[in-house]
Amino acid sequence: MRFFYHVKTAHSQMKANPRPRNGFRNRILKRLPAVVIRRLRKGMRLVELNQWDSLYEPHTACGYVYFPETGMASILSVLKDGTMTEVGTVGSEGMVGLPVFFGAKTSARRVCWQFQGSAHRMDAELLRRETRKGGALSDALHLYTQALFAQVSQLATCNRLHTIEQRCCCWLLTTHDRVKGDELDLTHEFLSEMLGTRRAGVTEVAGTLQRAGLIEYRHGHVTVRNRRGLEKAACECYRVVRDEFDRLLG
Amino acid sequence: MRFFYHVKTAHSQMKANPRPRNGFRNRILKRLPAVVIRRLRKGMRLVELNQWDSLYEPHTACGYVYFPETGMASILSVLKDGTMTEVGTVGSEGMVGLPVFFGAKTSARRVCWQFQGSAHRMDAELLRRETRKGGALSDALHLYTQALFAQVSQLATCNRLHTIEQRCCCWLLTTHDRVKGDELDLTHEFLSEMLGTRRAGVTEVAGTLQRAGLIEYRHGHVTVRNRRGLEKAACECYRVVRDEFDRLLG
DNA sequence: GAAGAATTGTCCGGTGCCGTACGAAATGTT
DNA sequence: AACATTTCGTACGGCACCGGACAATTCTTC
Repeated sequence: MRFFYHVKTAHSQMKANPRPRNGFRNRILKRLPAVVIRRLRKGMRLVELNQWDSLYEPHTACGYVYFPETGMASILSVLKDGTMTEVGTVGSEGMVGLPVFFGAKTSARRVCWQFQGSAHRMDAELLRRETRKGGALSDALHLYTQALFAQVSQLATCNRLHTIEQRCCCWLLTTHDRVKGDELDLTHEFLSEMLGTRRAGVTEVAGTLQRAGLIEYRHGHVTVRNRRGLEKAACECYRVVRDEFDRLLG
Repeated sequence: MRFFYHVKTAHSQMKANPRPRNGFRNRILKRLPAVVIRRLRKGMRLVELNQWDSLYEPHTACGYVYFPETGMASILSVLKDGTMTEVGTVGSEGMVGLPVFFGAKTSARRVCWQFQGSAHRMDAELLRRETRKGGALSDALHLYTQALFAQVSQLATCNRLHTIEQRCCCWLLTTHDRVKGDELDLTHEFLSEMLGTRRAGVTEVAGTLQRAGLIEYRHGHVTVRNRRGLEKAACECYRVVRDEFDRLLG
């Protein structure tokens, strides 16, 4: 069964491992030594998260960091006029709340949750104490920071140079890597906001992709039908970022 | 004399302090305790850097990190077809080589030097040893990381939503903050590459800005004539990033 | 089943920018 | 001074995308 799944999706590495060894799916927590986990357990709690849940608001302190298990978070830049665009995503490979790790109490960005899922919520102070003098968690977060940098900076270039269609494929692939199954609950409206374009633009592109058999969608649901095709239609950015993630965290 | 300079440019905070107290202009080094500096001195050397000097190549290890004193570095994403766009800049407020700090030997980006200037070059291994267990340098680099994040992610949004003219002003302001004086040695061709647009596009914008009296240029030189005007013509991104830098590092 | 809300399909004029190209001006070279 | 080289000015067709608007479809609620 598991093997089947593997073959079908052909991208095993990023997909959330369905049978965690350590009680954790989150890649960072999963690899921590038992000693560290023992220290952290009391300040941690598994919480359910739903679409649109806000984890961080701009310039507002938040007492927690989050280690996603399933689902993902979007990091958003918010302009004065209220326009939001996604500048990065965090799945089970990472942690939401790097500013805490860096000793900056707040950040200028918004972080909100996408889809349904869960995450281990940890006390911000606890994270600070645990990482202040280095150690396994600090090392892991450093590497993750580098990976996130790769993602954000690639996105900056991508936003500048690539078409809506390419960027849309890119987003679908990245997201597909981070959720269970092939179906995503999202509307054109929503996707357009992430990509920073018009809703109508997404509708046009989605139509094209559907006619090409790459995806299928109806009323708030998108199903990935042909991942390899999507990868071909996407710009190189998806691969670049994913390779960097694999190299650093794999 | 110094007061004059101050008044003329009207943006004291980011401009490189002409009279460093500690022997350092670099904001990170400047604030390190003497004990730390003593440990680092032997592995450090002040080097001259010139336009186009390459500090890091993609996927290539480099044995050094750099603390700029004057001038600045550009972090560039390079696509397969050779297109380069800038995703961030590093001046005397920061350090070039964060991947080393993070324990990633290499990164996927290129870093090259802009204008003439100098930087304290430090042995990568030394930096690793000094920061591995936390400490003052580690703390400073963490905050700087957060600031750079702000810059890169704002740029991602900026690239998506703002016009060439706005982004051009943004770039000029950021750069102006990082060099001595009001004159920048740069061509339209060069600027267009940084912004990820056509050279002709930059020429058009530059003409507009010159006619408006904000800048003046001829054959490879641009002079900032009206900073406040530039700030008005720029998008909000410049301010957002600068405020974040001041908040975190100021 | 009907009414209402959410989501998607489509169209139109407008515009910012692209790709390209070529000439003019400024500078460097001998 | 004559030449080559670099840098800048400008123009043209084309296209991706925008802003806005409105209708059609699908799902939800009653």
